[in-house]
Amino acid sequence: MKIATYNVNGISARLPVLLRWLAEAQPDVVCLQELKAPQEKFPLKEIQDAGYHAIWHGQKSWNGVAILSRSADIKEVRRGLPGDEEDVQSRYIEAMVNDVLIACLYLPNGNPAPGPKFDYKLDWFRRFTTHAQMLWEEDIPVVLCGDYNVIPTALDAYKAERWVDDALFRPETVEAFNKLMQQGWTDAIRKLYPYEVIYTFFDYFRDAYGRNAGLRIDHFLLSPHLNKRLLAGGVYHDVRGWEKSSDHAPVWIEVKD
DNA sequence: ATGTCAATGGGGCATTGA
Repeated sequence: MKIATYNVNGISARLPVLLRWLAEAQPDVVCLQELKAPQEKFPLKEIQDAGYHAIWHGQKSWNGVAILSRSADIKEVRRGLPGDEEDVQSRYIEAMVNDVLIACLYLPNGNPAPGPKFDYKLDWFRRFTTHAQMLWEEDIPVVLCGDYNVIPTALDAYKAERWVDDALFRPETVEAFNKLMQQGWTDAIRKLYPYEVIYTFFDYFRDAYGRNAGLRIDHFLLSPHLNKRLLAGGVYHDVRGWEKSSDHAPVWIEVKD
């Protein structure tokens, strides 16, 4: 089973690129973030014509997440991150696809930091970590994937020293990520490529893609049952260079069926 | 502060978020 994650930065603006990439990559499961579309504006017909079932949680203007599946055996488990009834942002959706629990997340960016947005990021991260612990204890195949808005280590950013005051690489953010990892999850891409510079995001500014000035902020965290099935993975780097592309590139893993 | 996208309201372009 090939599982991918892709921050599309607006599914309406990105639809041609998304459909082209789906046809080329043929992933079995896709987690999408930043739909930037209300629930009723999700392009379900086009996604179905491409061969996918879909569940999604939209929101006007911002955020929005979806899970696509070639298999009809997709069952939504929850939408919305538990732990705060007041939180109205669409950043989390979870489904069982065949025997795998797929968690699709769009962790808050948090800039500018410090400030209320950074506080929200850290609080969201705390709630997510609590939920992840619950999933860990279920002792089943789980993948937590999406746009974490976290640079885990200095290897994961072009000129990391420039990012130390940014919400994506501040000590509080890295510490929150490490705390999550201490539950035992495996960072699939880092496991496959322990020392390589791998980026999943390139800013639209100043030709960041052309200069390879990127960040690795889209991640796959695997539970032990799924980790032992991990076969391969990587980044669809070229997609970031397509006309009208997102500022993120799709990332994928292959796990044994 | 800058740079570039996408969505919004309102019908051009400023504002917001990333």
